[in-house]
Amino acid sequence: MYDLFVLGQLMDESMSGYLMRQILQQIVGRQRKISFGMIYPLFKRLNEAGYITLNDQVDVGKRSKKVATITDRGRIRFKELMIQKVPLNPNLEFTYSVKFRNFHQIEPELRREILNEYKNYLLENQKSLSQQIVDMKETPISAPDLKNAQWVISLKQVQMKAALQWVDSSLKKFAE
Amino acid sequence: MYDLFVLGQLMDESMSGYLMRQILQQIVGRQRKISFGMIYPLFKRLNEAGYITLNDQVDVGKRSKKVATITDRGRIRFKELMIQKVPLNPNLEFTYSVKFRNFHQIEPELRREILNEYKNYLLENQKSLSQQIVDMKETPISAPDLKNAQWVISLKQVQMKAALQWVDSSLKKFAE
DNA sequence: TTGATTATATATCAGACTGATATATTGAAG
DNA sequence: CTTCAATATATCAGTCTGATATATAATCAA
Repeated sequence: MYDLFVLGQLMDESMSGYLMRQILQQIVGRQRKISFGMIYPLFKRLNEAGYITLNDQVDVGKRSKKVATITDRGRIRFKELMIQKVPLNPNLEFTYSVKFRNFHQIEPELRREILNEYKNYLLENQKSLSQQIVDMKETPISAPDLKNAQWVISLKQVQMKAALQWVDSSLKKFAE
Repeated sequence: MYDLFVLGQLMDESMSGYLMRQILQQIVGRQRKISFGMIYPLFKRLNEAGYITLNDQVDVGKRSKKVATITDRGRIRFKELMIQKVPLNPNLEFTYSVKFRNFHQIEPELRREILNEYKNYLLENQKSLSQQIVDMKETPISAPDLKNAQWVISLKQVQMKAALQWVDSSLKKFAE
């Protein structure tokens, strides 16, 4: 899940798992606790796959640390993950935001593609939310239940709309 | 994670794990695959806690199924979870939406409390996003990197704003 | 100077969720 | 009468979450 984030972060700067966790935690905010039990096994996996190297760095007067550095294969992997379509999974929003964060690493053409892909996802979601309301009216549920369900959907709808406006204004800027 | 959803769903109607999964899948949409490997252990847990009973139901000409029915203790648990403050975890948004869906089961006073709690969460997030931008300007990162990071934050900001408007208009309706 | 606290750094664990697959029964379509 | 879809449950590997444990070094107060 955090593969692309970690590789993107290492593109310009090597760092320890401790610092990687700290930066990631700052980005995701209070809602998710970024855990060492995730970072270190992830580093291990990326290392075994040949995407990063792990080197013991001993600074005088400091405890030693394992510094992760991206390899050439890792840079290719980063590009692959940037090109790859974002899979429909619970981390989709996070994955898009990581891609956006790394826009300065890729060509303008690819940027527009990613933005359009995100736009399509939002449009599909809008369609699916409208459909949900239609479906609910057909299935027999009680009136207050139905009202609440529609109301909850309307929250998602306004958020989708806000995101769409953001994408459209971003696409305009990128066209300039 | 899905405890409140399941109990809320059983408040008016008993059902099998198969149907529960189907309804939940429809609600969460394409982004998350609701798994049997989650539903059945969850039913087992709720059963062992005394919140639901599981009864074999054999309809003629159909294969038998285990139907979950909420108990009195389960109804108390449902109320407890509705009153309980929503914890800061990755499922926060989902938990609020489940609470909203079950508004017809609770008193108007509690509805307003939940909406205000959600509003506070959104306001705190807005503050934290503004702070992130300030912090970024202080730490030395490259210009394009900074620009992208700010741009990503602006997406979250417009979505927070849309949600806040939704909450405020909802609070007005509930005050009528 | 010593003692306590905080920051850096890594490891490990139980519990839970995801996505997938396996298996069995019944109904419907052709 | 056979294939396909729908209903129904079980199980599994891999991964993430939240928490705790451990160790070293720096800082700051008494």
